[in-house]
This record gives sequence, structure tokens and C-alpha cells, in this order.
Amino acid sequence: MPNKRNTPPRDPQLQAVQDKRKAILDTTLRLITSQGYHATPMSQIAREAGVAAGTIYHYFPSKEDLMSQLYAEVKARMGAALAEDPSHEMSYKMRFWIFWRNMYNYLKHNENDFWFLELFAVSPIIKAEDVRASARHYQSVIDFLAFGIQKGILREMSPNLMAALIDGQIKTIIRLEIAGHETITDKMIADVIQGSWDMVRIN
Amino acid sequence: MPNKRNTPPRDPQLQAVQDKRKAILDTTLRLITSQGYHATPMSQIAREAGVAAGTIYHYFPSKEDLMSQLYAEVKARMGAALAEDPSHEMSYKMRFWIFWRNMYNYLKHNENDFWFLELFAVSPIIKAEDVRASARHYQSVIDFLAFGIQKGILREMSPNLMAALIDGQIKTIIRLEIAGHETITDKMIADVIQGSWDMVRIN
Amino acid sequence: MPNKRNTPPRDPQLQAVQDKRKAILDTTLRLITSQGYHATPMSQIAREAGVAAGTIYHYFPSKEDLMSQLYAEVKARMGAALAEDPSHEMSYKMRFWIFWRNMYNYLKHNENDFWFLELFAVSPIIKAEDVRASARHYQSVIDFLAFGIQKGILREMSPNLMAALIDGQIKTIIRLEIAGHETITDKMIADVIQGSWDMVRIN
Amino acid sequence: MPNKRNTPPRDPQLQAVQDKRKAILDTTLRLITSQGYHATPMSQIAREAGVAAGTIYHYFPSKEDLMSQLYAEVKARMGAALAEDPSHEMSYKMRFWIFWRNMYNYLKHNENDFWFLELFAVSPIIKAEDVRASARHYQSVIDFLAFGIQKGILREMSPNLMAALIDGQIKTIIRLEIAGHETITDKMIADVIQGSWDMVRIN
DNA sequence: CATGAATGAGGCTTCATTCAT
DNA sequence: AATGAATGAAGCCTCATTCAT
Repeated sequence: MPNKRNTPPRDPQLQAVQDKRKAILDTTLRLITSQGYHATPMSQIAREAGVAAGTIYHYFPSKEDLMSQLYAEVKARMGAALAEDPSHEMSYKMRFWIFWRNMYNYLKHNENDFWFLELFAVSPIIKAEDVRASARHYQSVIDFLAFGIQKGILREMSPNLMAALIDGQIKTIIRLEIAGHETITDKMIADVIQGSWDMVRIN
Repeated sequence: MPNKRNTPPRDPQLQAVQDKRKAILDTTLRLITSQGYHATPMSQIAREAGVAAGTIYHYFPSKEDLMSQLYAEVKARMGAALAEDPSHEMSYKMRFWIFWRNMYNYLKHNENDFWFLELFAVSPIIKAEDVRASARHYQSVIDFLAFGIQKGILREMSPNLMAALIDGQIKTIIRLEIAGHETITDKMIADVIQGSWDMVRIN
Repeated sequence: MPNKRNTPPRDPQLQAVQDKRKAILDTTLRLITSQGYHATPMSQIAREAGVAAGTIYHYFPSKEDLMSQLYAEVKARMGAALAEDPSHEMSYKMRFWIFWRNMYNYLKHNENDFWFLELFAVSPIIKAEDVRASARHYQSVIDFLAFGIQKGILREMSPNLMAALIDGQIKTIIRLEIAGHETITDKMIADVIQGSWDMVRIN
Repeated sequence: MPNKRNTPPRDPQLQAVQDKRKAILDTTLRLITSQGYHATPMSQIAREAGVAAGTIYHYFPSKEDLMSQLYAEVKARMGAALAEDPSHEMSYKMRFWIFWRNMYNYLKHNENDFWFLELFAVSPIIKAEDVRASARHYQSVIDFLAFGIQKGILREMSPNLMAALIDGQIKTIIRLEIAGHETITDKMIADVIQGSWDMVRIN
């Protein structure tokens, strides 16, 4: 990796280390989403990441743990995309709309992340603990919804339930889009956001 | 199959055969949902179903095929639960409401079926072909939604998309309920159904 | 099997029994020669012979024994073809020639028998005992060679060795012919017979 | 490979690797020839070769491929023994004699190689491709025979057929010798070589 | 006699993980 | 830190044989 010379003068040792760790995580994400967990052996991850099999175990104690860490990274990544809270000067509905699109855009343009989350949302490999630990990345959305309820803009409903319902809608539409069973037009997206809004607002 | 009760007690041979096949399917469903696909060996299925390992292969050519057939059965089962279309004399909204509750009740009281569908909705093990083959069980719902749109009661939206969105909402709430992260009251259910209705109806 | 009515008025029961036994042996021969022993399951033999799996075990105690009996039958069959000793009035060389062609013709027109013998000549499944038991079918040839040696027509050489060498030559040419690596003309056959003769006769 | 003795004792790593591969091949040869293919499980090969079951799969992708590679090695080994062409100053007949004895000696003193070739000459496990690939090791013999024909010393006959016939004779006599059905004296060998010679030479 | 569902030992192979270098 | 050969438990599946009908 001689072409890394113009990166900031950080510990090149650490840099290399991080490169390898990242290569492993990226390769894992790619392979898991396309092949599934049980069809992706560590040896293949090693090969395609360009490291030795044993090397993976310097960074991750086990395959299961590799998944946990990857899950945490993906969740954090999406959380970051969501957190781009629009200006507070906009109307509440507009901010709702933008949150919704942020998440939609992120998942649509990061298919691997999307499928990985779909896969591991139901996998026994990801433990409740991992799920809980990642919840904090979505606090900004929960807060936003709680604020809407408090202001009397949204229905009286648990913000967690509300967030889950909206999350479900976004993922539903992306699933249809990716699976290709349905061609999704901009109008359809707008309809669904409007539907989401109608679902949660005070009528 | 409510018309099975008065069939004569025919062919105990066939009965035994069906019992074994059923025992395998039931055991598989139970184990897969609690342990996941790759953590459930055929040997365990055999043991807990009370048959020899080889016996499974009289009924199912491979583990993968066992999953396909189980998927088809579960889908058919849920389709049957849904198909109990309420009287046509009710208002459209009431019928919508009942469809919703039919599915909700079915999944809530058949947790294994629910988790199995969640698992295999995203598994590479279930092929697009299997999914397509099972779609026909839901035709009655699609028809119902299409009818609502045509009558000007529901928004102009693809009935498939609409069905997927509602399906997503029902599953979201059950997920929360089962995971126990959220205590779901009857009022919450009513709120969500109302939300679903608000999402799709002409405002 | 209603079309068996005009066979001699033998015990039709026995007839049916023999039919089944024969069907099993014939099917086994066909499958073994084309697939090999370990690639031919009893279940396939049963299916293609038109009997139930268990039925085979009424006629043959085990797969191994089925092979032994088939081996004995094939050996006897070829022995019978050989035994058509030409008239004693011919010259010795002519009789030699005819023995040679009898065997050649038999094997060439009964490819399955040929391959079966090739296969089981070296298989640990056929025991020395089986081989010994079948040797008697070739006594007429051994006697013929011994006679030639005694008369001073053939070299002083063990008749068994001599028979084995000739047998080897016939099988070699058929192997080349069947494998198709070499197109065998009548002249080549004649050459090889002449070679065989030159090999054993007093020069 | 007589020029191996003076190579330096390089790379003990590579040495160890080759040792393991060799141990597997040697053990396989020994077990297959005494038990047959389908009676020799990979687990036994591993145990008797002193490696773990999985280790075999580092060197050979499958049992079938292990056989192919072993076949190629044995063929090459025998080809090397044959290739020790006697001096060109000897008479043609003497050179013929020595070729014959080279092969005879090799097979007689390498019984396992002999049986392995006998076994796999007729096994569906060895594919035509493997056979073809190994043919080149025998080119020197074919050339020698072709030369004899061209010089008018041997009959007009396809050199391939001629080689196959001689090969058959050598194997026939070794089979008798090993099977122990016949005690083979030096005189008998000489008789058979003479017979071979009489078979192919111009009379 | 015949059937064929059922058995379960055992075969081939995979793969997460270790460890000597 | 990195390597990758080696391990061996465990998985899926086959198949000769049995036995209740």
C-alpha cells in the first residue's frame, strides 16, 4: 500500500491496521448480503479481503463477533445519515418529510447495508444486546417524534411504535423496489410519505 | 379446511404416512424459528420428530427442499386465515378492519409461522419461484384493495404496494409485541389500524 | 404377464419366479457395467427391474451375493459359447482358430458381459472361490490346448498359462475396439489370431 | 529421476508439505489396491496416512480427484521405468526383450501399482481424459515398435495395437503369478517373451 | 411371495478455529 | 502482526437391509 503517503501524518502502523480491519468488514458485508451467513465461510472472506485466514482472528474473536461488530457499524452509519436533522426553522411536516427521505435515500443507495439489516434483524446471530446497543443512534428521530406528539401535531402513540411503523414503511417500499416486483415512481414515494404522515398526524 | 371433519376415517396407512410428514414439518418449523436455519441440523429434526435421519429423505429430497415445502405450507395456512372474508354487507371500512385483524390474530397466535416467514422473507434459501408460487394465496386481499380503489374509497396506489405497506405494519407491531420491547394495548392496535386506514383512504 | 400362456405347460408359478430373478440379474448386469458397482444402489436395480426393493432379498441374500451369482451366470454363458467345439475332423489349427473366434464373437456381441467380466476380474467383491468355481466352464479349452501340446503341435507350456495369454489377447483387442481408440479391421483380427497361433505353436 | 540425489536439502517447509501429500498418495495406493475403491473411506486413508481427515482436502479437492492424481503418478512412474531404453547398439530383438523385462520387472516388484492400474483401467472413476493424458509416458515404446515395423523386422500392424497386445501379455503373466494360481519359472517368462516376439516379428 | 416405508450406520466433505513459524 | 497448513467435529445425505403388512 505505497500510495497511502498523502494521508494525514497519522501513525502509518495504525493506518495499515485499520485498512485490514476495514477490508475484512467490507468484504464480509458484501459476501453476507449476497450469499447469506451460512454460505459465507471465513476462508472466503479472508481470500477476498486479501488477508490470511488467521488474520481475521486478530481483529475479531469469532465469526459471530465479526457479525456483531459489522452490525454495529452499519447501524451507526445509517444513524449518521439520519441525524442530518433539517433546519429547525422548517415546518414540522417538512422536517418529517426530510427525515423520511434521508433514511429512504440512504438505504436505497446502500443496498448492502439495507440487506444486511434485513437479514440480521431476524437472525439469531444478532443478540438482543447488540440491538439495544445500536438503538441510541436513532435517538434523534425518537426525540423528533416525541416532540411532535407533545406539540399536539402527532397522535398520542408511543414514539418507539411510531418510529417502528415508519421504518417498516420505508423498508417495505425499498424491498419492493429492489426486488423489482414493482416499479417505484417518485409519485409513489410521495404517496407513501404522505400516507405515513396521514398515519401519524392528528387528523 | 372446515369440511374435513365429516370425512370417513380412511386408510390408516396413508394416515400414518401423513403423520410422519407432518411431524417432520412441524418439528422443522419449531426448530428453525427458534434456532435459525444453519443452527438446525437434519439430525436434530429427525430426533425431535421421532423418525430416523434417513426417513426425512423419503419425504423431502434435501434440506433446502424441506424449507421450500414448509414455506409453501405456512404461506397457504396464513392465506387461508386471511381468506375468511367478512360479510359483504358490512361497510368497506369494517371489512378492511376485519382483514387487518384476521392477519394480525393469525400471526400473533402462530408465532412460529410469523418468525418463519420473517426469516425466509430474506433468506437466499427461498427462491423467487417459491415466493411467486405462494402469492396466489393473497389474491383475495389484493382484490379487496383493488375494489376499494375502483370505488373511490382508497387512494390511487398500486394494490400490491398498498398490501405490502399494510402487511409491513401488521408485522411491525407483532415484532414489537413479541420482542417485548413494547407492551401493546388494544388501544394501540386500534390506533395502528386506524393509522393504516388513514394511510390508504381518500382523505 | 398374461401373454405367457403359450409357453410349455410348466409350473406358471415357477415361471413367474424365474422371470423376476432374471429381471433382477439382467438389470444388475446392465447397470453395473454402465455405472460401476458402487454407483449402482439396490434401490435403482429394484426400480428398473420392476420389483420392490425387498423382493431382491428373496432371491439374493445380499448385494455381494447377487454379484457372485451374476458372475457365475455370465461365466457359464461364455463357457457355453466357447464349448461349441468345431468338428474333430478339422485341422488342429483350424479348430484353434474357431475357438478363438467363438470367444471373440461372444464378447464382441455381448458387451455387457465383457465389461462385467473385466470389472469383476479385479474386484475384491468376487472371491477366489467364485473364480475357481467358474473355471470348470473352460475345461474344454484347457483340454484342447493340452491335447495340442501332447501331440507336439504346441509349445511346452502350462495350458492354463497358455489359455490366459490367449484370453488376454482377445480381451485386449475387444477393449481397443469398444473404446474406439482403434478401428479394428478383419485383417487386424486375422493378424492377431495368426499372432496368437505363432505365439503358442512350435515354430 | 536419477538426478535428484545431488540437489541441496532445500526448504524444509516444502519438504514437509510434500511429505504429507506423498503420505496420502502412498496410503491411498496401498488401501485401494487391497480393499477396492468403495471399501476405502477417506477417514481410513487419513488415519493411516497420519493426517486429519480435512487435511486430505488441502491437497486434493475430492476423493475422485485424489484417484485421478494417483493414477497419473503411477502411470508416470511406470512410464519412467519403461523409458530406460537399452543401448541402441544391441540387436532389435535384444532391445525388445529388455523393454519387455523392464515392464515385467517394474510391475512384479510394484504390486500395488500393478493392481491399481488393473483396477482403474476399467473403473468409471478414471475418465477418458486422464487416460489420454497419461498416454504420452509410453511414447518411447510406441516409437520403438514403429521403428521395428518400418525396418521390416516386425509385422505390419498398428503400433498401438501391438503395444496393447504385449502389455496384455505381461499383465496376464503377472496376474497369474500374483494370484498364485500358477508358479511362474524363469523359463516360463522366457517362453512368454519368446511367444510375444514370435507374435509380432516377421516369420 | 411381494411390498416399500423405515432404519441408522457410515460416507464424503466443509469450515470455524488454532498454532507453529 | 501475519500467515496458512492443519485440525477434527459436525453437517448433509446415501443406501444396504429389515419388517410389518
